[in-house]
Amino acid sequence: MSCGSEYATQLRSRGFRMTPQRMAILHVLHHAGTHLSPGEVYRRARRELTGITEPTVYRTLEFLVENGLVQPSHSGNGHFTYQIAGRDHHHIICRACGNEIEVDHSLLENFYQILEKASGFRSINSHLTFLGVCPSCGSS
Amino acid sequence: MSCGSEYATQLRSRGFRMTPQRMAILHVLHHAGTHLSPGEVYRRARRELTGITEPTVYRTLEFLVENGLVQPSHSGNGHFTYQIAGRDHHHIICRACGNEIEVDHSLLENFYQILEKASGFRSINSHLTFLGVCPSCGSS
DNA sequence: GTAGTTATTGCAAAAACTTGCAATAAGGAT
DNA sequence: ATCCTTATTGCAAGTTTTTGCAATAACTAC
Repeated sequence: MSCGSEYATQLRSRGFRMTPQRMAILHVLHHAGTHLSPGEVYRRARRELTGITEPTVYRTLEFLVENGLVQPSHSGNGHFTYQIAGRDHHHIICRACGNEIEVDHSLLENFYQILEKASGFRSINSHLTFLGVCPSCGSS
Repeated sequence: MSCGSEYATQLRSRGFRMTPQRMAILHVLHHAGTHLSPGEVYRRARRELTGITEPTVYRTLEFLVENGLVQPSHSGNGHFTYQIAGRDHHHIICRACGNEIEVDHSLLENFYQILEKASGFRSINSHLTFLGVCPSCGSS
């Protein structure tokens, strides 16, 4: 049992259960190294666990997000993609070529504080996706 | 013809056409005062223009976004909503009660500059949706 | 280990969204 | 006013995402 047991403990401590389906999905995301669409998660999870269904994948992803094990982010076209929660980061997608880079959260920390002060909201912690023009596309 | 003709000119100057369908959708968004889901836009636009179809609504919204007449934003659950382009702003949604406020873009301007400098990307201009805990929910 | 509780899944059907293509009609040219 | 070009729409069928509910199985307590 490689990494699953930590996740299991985390869920159980909140009164939830670890199931083969959740294991499979976490395994897929853990080894993907990048964010995946629900459909792609489904296709890969099926290889780990024959018989898993699509509704389960959707529900599980949402569930794992709510419990902080998975990070959602918006892909350029407005759909969610998912990746294992880990180092806190954001994305910038190039409007021209679609290429994408990560931005470490530390860069936003200051700004989040300003935003909290200005808005009165607390614990702001969204994953953000920016659109811009990347260096190679912008050298007109 | 109240406000439609400005939009028409804007589109024509780019080689596009103004159609009853686009008028209806722009009219709906113009008078909504808030952002609407594609489904809601469809339902309201149908009252303006019997016979308009759902695919048209989806395609038109995307088209209007590309041409800067409409602003997309992510609702809390990860779907797109749309509103007429105007004052540049962002949203913060309360994770607890779902309540939502607008944040003027001026507050982010500085941060966008920092982000551009750090990333090498240019013309970053995404509409952002933050999640946090609003003042009334946070007074524990 | 066994039994009980209830979180979780699968199934099936619905709703939301997308795509390709032929038919239509907006706007420019005559 | 009429014709022409081609942007745009509607239709129909596909794919993706959601939902309700009965059946299952994970964990707890014994």
